Amino acid sequence: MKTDRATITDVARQAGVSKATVSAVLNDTDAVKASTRERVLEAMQRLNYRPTRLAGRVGARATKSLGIVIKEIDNPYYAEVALGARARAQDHGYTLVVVSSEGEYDAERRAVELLQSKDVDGLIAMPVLDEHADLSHFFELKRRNFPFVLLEAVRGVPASLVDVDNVDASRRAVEHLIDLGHTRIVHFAGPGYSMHTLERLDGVRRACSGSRLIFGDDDVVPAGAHLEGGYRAGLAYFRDRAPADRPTAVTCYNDLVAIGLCRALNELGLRVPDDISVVGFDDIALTEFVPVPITTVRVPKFRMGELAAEMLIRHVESRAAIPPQRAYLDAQLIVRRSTAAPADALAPPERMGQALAAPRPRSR
Amino acid sequence: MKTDRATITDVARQAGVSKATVSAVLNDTDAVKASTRERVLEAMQRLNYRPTRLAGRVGARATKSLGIVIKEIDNPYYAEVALGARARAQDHGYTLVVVSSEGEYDAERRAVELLQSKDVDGLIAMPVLDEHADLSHFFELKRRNFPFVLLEAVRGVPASLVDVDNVDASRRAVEHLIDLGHTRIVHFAGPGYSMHTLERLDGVRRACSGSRLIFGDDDVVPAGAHLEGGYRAGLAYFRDRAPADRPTAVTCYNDLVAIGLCRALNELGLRVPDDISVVGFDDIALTEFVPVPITTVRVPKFRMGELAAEMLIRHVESRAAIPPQRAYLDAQLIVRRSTAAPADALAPPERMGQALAAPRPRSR
DNA sequence: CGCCCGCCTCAAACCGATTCGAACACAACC
DNA sequence: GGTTGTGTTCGAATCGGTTTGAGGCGGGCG
Repeated sequence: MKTDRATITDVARQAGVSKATVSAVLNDTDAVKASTRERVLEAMQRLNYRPTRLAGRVGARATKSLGIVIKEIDNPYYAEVALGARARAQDHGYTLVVVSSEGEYDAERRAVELLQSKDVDGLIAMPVLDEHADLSHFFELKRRNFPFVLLEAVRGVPASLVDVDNVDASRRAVEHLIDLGHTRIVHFAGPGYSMHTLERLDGVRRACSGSRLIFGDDDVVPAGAHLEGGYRAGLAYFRDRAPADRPTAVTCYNDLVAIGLCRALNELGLRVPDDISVVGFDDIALTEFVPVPITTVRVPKFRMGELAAEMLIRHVESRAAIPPQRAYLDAQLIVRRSTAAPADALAPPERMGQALAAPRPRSR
Repeated sequence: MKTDRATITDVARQAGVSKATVSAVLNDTDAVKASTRERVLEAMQRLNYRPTRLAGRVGARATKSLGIVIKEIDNPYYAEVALGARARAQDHGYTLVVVSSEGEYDAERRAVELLQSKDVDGLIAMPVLDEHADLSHFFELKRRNFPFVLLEAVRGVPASLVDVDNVDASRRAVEHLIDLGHTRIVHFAGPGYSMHTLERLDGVRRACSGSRLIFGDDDVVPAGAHLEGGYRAGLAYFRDRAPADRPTAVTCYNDLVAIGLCRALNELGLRVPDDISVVGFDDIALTEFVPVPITTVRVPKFRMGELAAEMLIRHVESRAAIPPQRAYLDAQLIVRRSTAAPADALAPPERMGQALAAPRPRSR
């Protein structure tokens, strides 16, 4: 009793015809007598037959396609990256298929293997950080000469890469706060599975170490990557904190966290930016539609997707192997209304001028 | 001069070994002498050889997977549906792959064909409305006995379906406005490629025809599905409109449009809900994080995704064919702060009591 | 009546890999 | 020198379809 799915051979046997005839019925080609067609269709029905599309002409290239493995399908950041990649893919006649790992290492691993085995022509991915740091599936890709481009750096994988210098961008965001006269900041950090979380935190650390700011481990608050995370973390962190214990500014992993935080602050009766300044990251469209438009770092998301797809397609279509390329795109600080000089900035006389000054380009 | 990609046979010939040996090198299995491995790897390099994964063991089922074709990858509505579907898929050991049509008919068609040919086990889709109404690719799915579930009804395709009664939900939203005493409303309509656009508009029409409201074709404003669309349409519609010509309430295709509209109104100096009431649709998380939380219709997005995946998996795993099932889920009106009685509601004496009343259940 | 031709159907080759038992070379052992 | 063993390579079968040229069958025509 075979438990496997029915094949064309089974159908042929059932209907008392040859595989060729079944194939003809299946594809509506050639001439098949009506009565024969009936018999075949009936057999297919009875066996619940479902053809394995890629069986015949094994080597025939199916529709051209690229795959992208993102981390959160409900994050506008990844959505826009995917949109950019899709646009370029489409231009070149490729269809983009998206799989989300939702930050789960196993899911990412499966996704990479699946897309590869489903025979997409190339792959864009952003590795999920794992405690075991097992990136064998990416090495496997290299070993099999499979074209792929990363959207997040990962140690030791010599692959093509498109990214932004997150450390530097994050540092510049903090320097903006320092320029405004802030003296005590906190960082709402992103999910542990993302390299960007580490890089952005690192940027904060570096900016602080070059200033009079003291930034310790207590000043890192895990907040995830979403509205709710920022909201909850904000509520928890600020609810019972004495004014003297409060930072005057918060930098966030991304805009969603920043927006969630803003709402929490609002509910707690704290005003942004009068009481607390808030900085986001990514510059998603939403930042301009919330009560207080968010100061943030503009990451060229769409362009990153485009570029990744371009590089990937070049790899895919090249007859010879191409050495990995790396592209770092520029990120730009966008000052909106969620940042301002802290309320106490006027007190220390020597900083008066600086505190009143509008955000200005760093003079370094 | 063959222009096709190199196959294992080519590599074997180049290296002067058999296909079996090349395969062994490829999979790091068996014992291969170092010198032979070298020769083979070199040949692979020279030919830029890339194995076709699904060639060997043609019939071997690859990783189990489901496909979903959505319409806008940057729309939180679809994101959450996909998230629900992914959750259930994962539970059953399937990986979910997403393709977005971005509302383009051709892209959707290609996506359906691609996923099918890439050998996913089943498909969730929401048909793009096309002027030619050519749904042959869905009939093709049926013909090939390929399991799929729709998330938007489409005439004449007898397939399994999961949806919400959009007409009714939209009607209830308008009735809420009528209850509040509104007398002149406008509908910011969605994209033409979506059946939901028509259904939600239809709901508005029906609610109005049962009331004293007059709702004509001029009262339908195309606004797309995104923040920017609602914002621009809002600006264009309200900018030079005399107060007497203004509706007292606007129902929107979805929450994003509603949020965009709110921002436009704010910029024009119109207050929500004091001057204009705004109703959204979908109840995305965002509705609570904007300046004026949006009154909306809660669509069980996640649950819809879950249910669609469940139904699909049942189809996929069933040994026999299952007749199509249809499930309509409940949608619920969520009253937040963007709707209130219109400013002039107090004027007509006979409506005074009603205008002051809080939103209450319809008495019909 | 015999021949030709069109309509159907089929057997066999094929696609690009994997898999496995057989075969070969060479060394060690009795 | 023959046997056994080990390390390496190969030939052939296989997966589930598609494709194609060959051939059986029956009817119309000369």
